[in-house]
Amino acid sequence: MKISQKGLYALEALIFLARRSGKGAIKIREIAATEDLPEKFLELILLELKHARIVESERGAKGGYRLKRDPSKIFLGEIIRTIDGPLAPFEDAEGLRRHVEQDKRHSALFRVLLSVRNAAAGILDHTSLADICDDKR
Amino acid sequence: MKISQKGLYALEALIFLARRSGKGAIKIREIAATEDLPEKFLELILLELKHARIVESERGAKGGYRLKRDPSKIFLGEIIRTIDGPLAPFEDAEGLRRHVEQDKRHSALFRVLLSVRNAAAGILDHTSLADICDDKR
DNA sequence: CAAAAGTCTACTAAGTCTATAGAGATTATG
DNA sequence: CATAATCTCTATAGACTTAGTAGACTTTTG
Repeated sequence: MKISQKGLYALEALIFLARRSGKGAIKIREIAATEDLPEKFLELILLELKHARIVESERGAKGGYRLKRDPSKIFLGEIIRTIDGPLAPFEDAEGLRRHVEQDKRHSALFRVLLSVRNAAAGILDHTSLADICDDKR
Repeated sequence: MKISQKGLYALEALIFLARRSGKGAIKIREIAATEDLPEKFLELILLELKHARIVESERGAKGGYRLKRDPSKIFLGEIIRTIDGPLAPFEDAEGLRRHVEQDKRHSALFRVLLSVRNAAAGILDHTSLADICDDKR
């Protein structure tokens, strides 16, 4: 499980949208300028997030992006999986489970890796955008 | 935190050495053949592990590798850090702490990433080769 | 000395990451 | 309807990383 620069951009952009949630669609350009993200790169990211049904958009003049759901219903795990793939430190949860069952010699190793994955997923799948966008910790 | 193929090879080779620990030096060729790892690649890996003082070697005919410490004193976190770098999902623990302190807008995000890192490190730095080499769970 | 084994540097092919470019589709507005 | 603004989508490129190979060199054994 590795969060790329692209994944961080996605998180930052979504936090921005979460803080403005309920205030209509926001232009890519405005997100990019405010959060200081590369605009064309951010386009790709938002498009992926749209295909994953995390955000929605309006086209044309006056267009822009907004969250598709309430910030309390969008979890970090979902975002990171969309941009960077599985949360497991090696392969994915299914792959790890298969190794635990089939690889006699390394079963215990893959059990540990699976427990690391579960610990990460346990945190990231229970932390929502709402949890991290009001910064009064 | 991502475990590469190289990192997995390292773990497999060390588990092999842990199971033979106390039985003298083992040749790279034997490790590679038994664990089915690419031999020349394994050479590089063992060399790195040697520089990290996880294994030690004897040169010349009758040479080979062995663990430098008891398997119960070698932790997975140390191995993974040696081959694949920090356990954090983004940057490293220091970088995350710095962001928590300095990046006002994303402080809460980096706190979460730090807690993921701590969860992973908590498991990997407390699981030793001894814990996973006797496969009776 | 010859054989066997670790040491070390260099190299390469393929893939991934971080963008950028530009044409196309859609919408608001005058 | 014309234009500008904005999202949509495909293609591409440069830098970097990953996985692995090659080969010369050093050390030890017999």
